[in-house]
Amino acid sequence: MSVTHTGVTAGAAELEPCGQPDHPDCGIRDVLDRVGDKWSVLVIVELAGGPRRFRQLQRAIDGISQRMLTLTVRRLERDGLVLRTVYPTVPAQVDYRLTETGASLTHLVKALADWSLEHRDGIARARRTYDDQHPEHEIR
Amino acid sequence: MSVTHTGVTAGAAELEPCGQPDHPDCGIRDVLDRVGDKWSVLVIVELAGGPRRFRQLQRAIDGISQRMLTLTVRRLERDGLVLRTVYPTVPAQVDYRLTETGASLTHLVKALADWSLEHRDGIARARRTYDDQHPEHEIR
DNA sequence: CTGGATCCTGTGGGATACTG
DNA sequence: CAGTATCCCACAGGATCCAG
Repeated sequence: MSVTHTGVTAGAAELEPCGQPDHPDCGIRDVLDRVGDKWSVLVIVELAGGPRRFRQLQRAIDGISQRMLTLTVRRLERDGLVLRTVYPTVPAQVDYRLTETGASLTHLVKALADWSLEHRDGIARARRTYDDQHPEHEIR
Repeated sequence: MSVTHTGVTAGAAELEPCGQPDHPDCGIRDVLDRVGDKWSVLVIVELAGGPRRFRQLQRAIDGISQRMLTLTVRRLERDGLVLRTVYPTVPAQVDYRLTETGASLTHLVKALADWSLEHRDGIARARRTYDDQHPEHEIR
């Protein structure tokens, strides 16, 4: 296991007081709602490589519609994770780059990616095993 | 910034080759599709505190429907992140606990939670600022 | 208590066409 | 190029009822 528990402020969130009625969100939700949708993460990943223009992003991120790219970068901008710069040229030119806050998220995304690479085979195997043992109904 | 880039295997995923057609998924997707939905994470967080029964989980995780709890915990089981144990009592009793793989994910979730706590105020401020400067249309 | 089966709605998100 | 505006639908997910 390569993802060890270092480098994270000790005990800032003890993971305990989440989900309760009196503690509706312990802050994870905010991030997760953003990290949750696939596009945001992929945009962040792409921007981790440096500033990108709109089309660059769209071409780099396979499968994203221009509508979703727009929405995604707008939300990231709104959250202060991405900086949007418009150059008043003709035709218009816009570039996006991570803010410092946004850049700090790439570390986590990277950790996620690492974890994923490490465990994807195991997960795939677990799924096959499970599906073999539960042939009847599709868990999905 | 407390989330530093230590403790993660160096360069396992360089974050570069993602999203391209020829590289449809670099493994992040698998995890993200699981981590992505709020319920999975909250279940993992709750189980990080030790084994829980079905009702315990449902009560601990405010707002989850029993249908979604079932689905969520089934998927986590299928992925080998959660172990489901049925005790043939009457009435039935089932407990869920994290597997080792699942437990290793809690570190990441914790890092996410820490990051979130650290930046939630900044993000909230950024949103207000953005919304003030863009009064017309709702980004959402 | 632990779910399975149904029904039903909201909305995330794709496709397409138009503008500056 | 960098978007905005519509139309539209598949599906996530809530509510409910039933069963072992």
